[in-house]
Amino acid sequence: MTTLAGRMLLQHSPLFRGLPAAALERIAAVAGQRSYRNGEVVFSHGDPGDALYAVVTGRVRISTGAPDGREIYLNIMEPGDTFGEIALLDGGARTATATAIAPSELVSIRRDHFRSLLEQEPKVAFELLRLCGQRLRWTSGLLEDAALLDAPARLAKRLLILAELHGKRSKDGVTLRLSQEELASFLGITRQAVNQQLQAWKGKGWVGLSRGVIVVRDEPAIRRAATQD
Amino acid sequence: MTTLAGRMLLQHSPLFRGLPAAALERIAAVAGQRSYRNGEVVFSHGDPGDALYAVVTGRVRISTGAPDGREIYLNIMEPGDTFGEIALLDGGARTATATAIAPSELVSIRRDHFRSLLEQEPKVAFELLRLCGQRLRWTSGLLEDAALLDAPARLAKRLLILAELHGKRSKDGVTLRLSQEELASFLGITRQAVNQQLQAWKGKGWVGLSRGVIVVRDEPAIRRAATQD
DNA sequence: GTCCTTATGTCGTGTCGGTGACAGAAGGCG
DNA sequence: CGCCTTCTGTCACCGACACGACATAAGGAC
Repeated sequence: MTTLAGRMLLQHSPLFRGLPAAALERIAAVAGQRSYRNGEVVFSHGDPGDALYAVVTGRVRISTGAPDGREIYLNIMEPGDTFGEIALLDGGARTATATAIAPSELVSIRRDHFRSLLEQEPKVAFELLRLCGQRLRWTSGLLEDAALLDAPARLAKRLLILAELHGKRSKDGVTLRLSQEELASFLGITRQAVNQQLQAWKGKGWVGLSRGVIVVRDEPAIRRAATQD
Repeated sequence: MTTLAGRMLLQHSPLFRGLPAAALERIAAVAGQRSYRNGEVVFSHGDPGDALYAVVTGRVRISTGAPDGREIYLNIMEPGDTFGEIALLDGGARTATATAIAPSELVSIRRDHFRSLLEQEPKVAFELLRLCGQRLRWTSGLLEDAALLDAPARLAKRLLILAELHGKRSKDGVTLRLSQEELASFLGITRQAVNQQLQAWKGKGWVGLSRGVIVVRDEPAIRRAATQD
């Protein structure tokens, strides 16, 4: 059962937008909703994947763990985003770990329910295919970057993307609440390497730094740095 | 229009398997088929993507180019495999380049035709979703490896996968026709680094090397090398 | 057979980024 | 307020891998 807020959110999320009211009602009836504490794990790499999630409030980090404890961050999901589709599509194990990084409300739809929804509403299937296409596009892009770009370029690129998605725009730049440690985890490099590069850019006035905050001041300059030096 | 061989292949490919004869007939009627010379480019990174391809005979390399000419190889497609789905799903530009690396026969289905097929045969949509799930799973795995594993481990892992998919099994190992240069392009590292590692393994009797051929002799040993040394 | 192309095997040399260590600064919390 | 944790900023060291160069070997074309 979902709250009103959850229901409102579902009908505005890309996957379910434009569905007839009756279908939305059916979804809301079978969907579950619960709160997660800050730091609580929604699911882990390797778990059997039997549900799709949508963020109502809060933030969820998608990461993929390493056996030795190292971890790389793949994405941060915000209200309106859905995650956990892969395991839903082929019924396999989770490829990533989802962790609430703020007190969060999540709506979940079980695999079998989603399956029957797909059969009744082909529109949802098309939308899901489009979404898969985008996600594949995203991961291929990351793969390409990882293989071809050096660390500074990857850092610049990722910084712009994160600023775009999660930053707060103001008169002199985009402010991003993110520790350098986290930024390093996104790139699979060390915090020190991130700091070194950010310091260089700070010296040129391209970025501003303070505890837990990165401000992109000269976006065009960073963009140039992103397309190889 | 497709040849008989093309039609036979379509009905055995994962995407179209199990469809009623009438549907297959409709597909065959709108599908195109043509030959590609060795080295001929099927489509390039950045092209508008308006068709899905299936390999009837030959081999097609999927790669993603770099502006400066460097190139990384993503996959090699063989008869029965389909490729070019991403651009089909969301109508965007090609994320990769497809090149025939042997004289090849390819069947292609245009986006609009495929779209109407999806509407008439929801089964195909489900199958496509499953396939997307697998492909996402594959790329996330590669991303994880790229960020967490060192070059020898990645080399071992990739070698096993390529041997599995394209190798020829015999009494004393799996024979893989692949130059070290190509192998390096799969991993995004240099030929020299590949050679150095292969030489080390050759010294231990784990692999055999000759011009254009790599023989995996001790699969368990390579498998151990793949899961970090 | 000879020539030519392509692939392999091996070196230095250089550099990017990882590792470990440590000091200072900024908040959080009692 | 003082204490403790977390984050930032820097440094020295080192190893892995890129780069460029070159010798050798294996086929293919003729």
